Amino acid sequence: MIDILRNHITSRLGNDLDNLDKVISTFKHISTKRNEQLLQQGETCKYVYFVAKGCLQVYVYDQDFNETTRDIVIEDNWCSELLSFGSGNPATENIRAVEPCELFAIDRQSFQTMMETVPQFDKVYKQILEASYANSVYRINTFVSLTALDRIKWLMEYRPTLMNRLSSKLIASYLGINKDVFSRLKAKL
Amino acid sequence: MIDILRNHITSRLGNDLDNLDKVISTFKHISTKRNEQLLQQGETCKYVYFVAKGCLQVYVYDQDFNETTRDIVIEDNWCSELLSFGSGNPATENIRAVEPCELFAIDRQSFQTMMETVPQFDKVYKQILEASYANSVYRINTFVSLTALDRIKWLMEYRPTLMNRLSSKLIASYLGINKDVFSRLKAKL
DNA sequence: GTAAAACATCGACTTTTGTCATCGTTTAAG
DNA sequence: CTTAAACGATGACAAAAGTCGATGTTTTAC
Repeated sequence: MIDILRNHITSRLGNDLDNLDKVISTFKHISTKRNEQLLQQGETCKYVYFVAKGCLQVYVYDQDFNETTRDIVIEDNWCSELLSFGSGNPATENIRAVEPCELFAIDRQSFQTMMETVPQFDKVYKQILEASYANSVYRINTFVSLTALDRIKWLMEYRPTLMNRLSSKLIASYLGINKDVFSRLKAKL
Repeated sequence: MIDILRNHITSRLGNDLDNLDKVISTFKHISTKRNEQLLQQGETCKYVYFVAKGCLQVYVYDQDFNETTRDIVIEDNWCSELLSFGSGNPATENIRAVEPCELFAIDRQSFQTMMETVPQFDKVYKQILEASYANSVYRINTFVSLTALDRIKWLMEYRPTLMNRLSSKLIASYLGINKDVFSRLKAKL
């Protein structure tokens, strides 16, 4: 399982990383149950998670306490509430395992230590932040102007596995569509 | 005019910045006309701009060639297409001065030099990136679940000056609302 | 294994949003 | 200054999205 993390890191930072084992061993292995809560808004986000297996949902509540999902993170990707993790401020988002997961978590202090002692490691934070930012910008620029039907088509084109894997309720909340509307439109495809 | 930039930087990095004048003098002063184009998607974004006066629009085109505005940047803020600026890849967004502007621009190479020679300066990039990311996350989390009317109320609460200052067309494209709908809803408030 | 809860779908209906044409006003260019 | 173009508001209508209740299915917890 930990090889998934190892492979991910070497593919980003190269094989010549002196302290690879030191880096790897800094991560804590976490197995979660389905629907386990990893972060509640208001708490400080303590970890950056690497998803080796399973799927995480990053979400907030709207004024009617419905969930709005900002991101769905699957295997071989990083997940966190970066702004809280980086600053120590209260998180504005929630994170939940929507499947049983195998995660590798690194806390803030270890992350700092890694940044200071492993030269290449400070690229990691920048890479994660930039990837997260790119993802958000993309979501705003595409979704704002798309109809519900076009968002579904978008999902089927760019993240097709999610359709079978996750509940309609979750996908609808990710696409910003009412679940009944999602159900109807899906039937029309 | 350049004091606006100077004040902004000292307020972020403190007065004890040794090379403040060196940093300041690295920026190029640019005056723009109304509707002047600063970046076309497909080009590499060459600069990070500090807006000393005026207002910039960051936008893309949807499939019907309507503009969708991701961000509106006013005085005392930074604006760029950071992903293109940082990587040199083609920009996915456009930037335009919607008012006559006074800008201070720093190009990629100078930015690099500053990062290497002025220790505190590398915080700047991280700060700009984090602020941009926070802004995008916030937009997704709030806007996705709000009705057109609630988005307008949001704007009036959090960015009230924009309502008087900018055209209805621009604001509507920022809120992701059709301009006719915006006009009608505004009348009902 | 069974009961309760959560989920998915659907029809009927309401509300919201988008489209189009019109018209008076404001703005910009020569 | 003047004329064209862009803008903003609005009515009539169309399309899209949301709500609600009913029903059958799947999942979960004990």
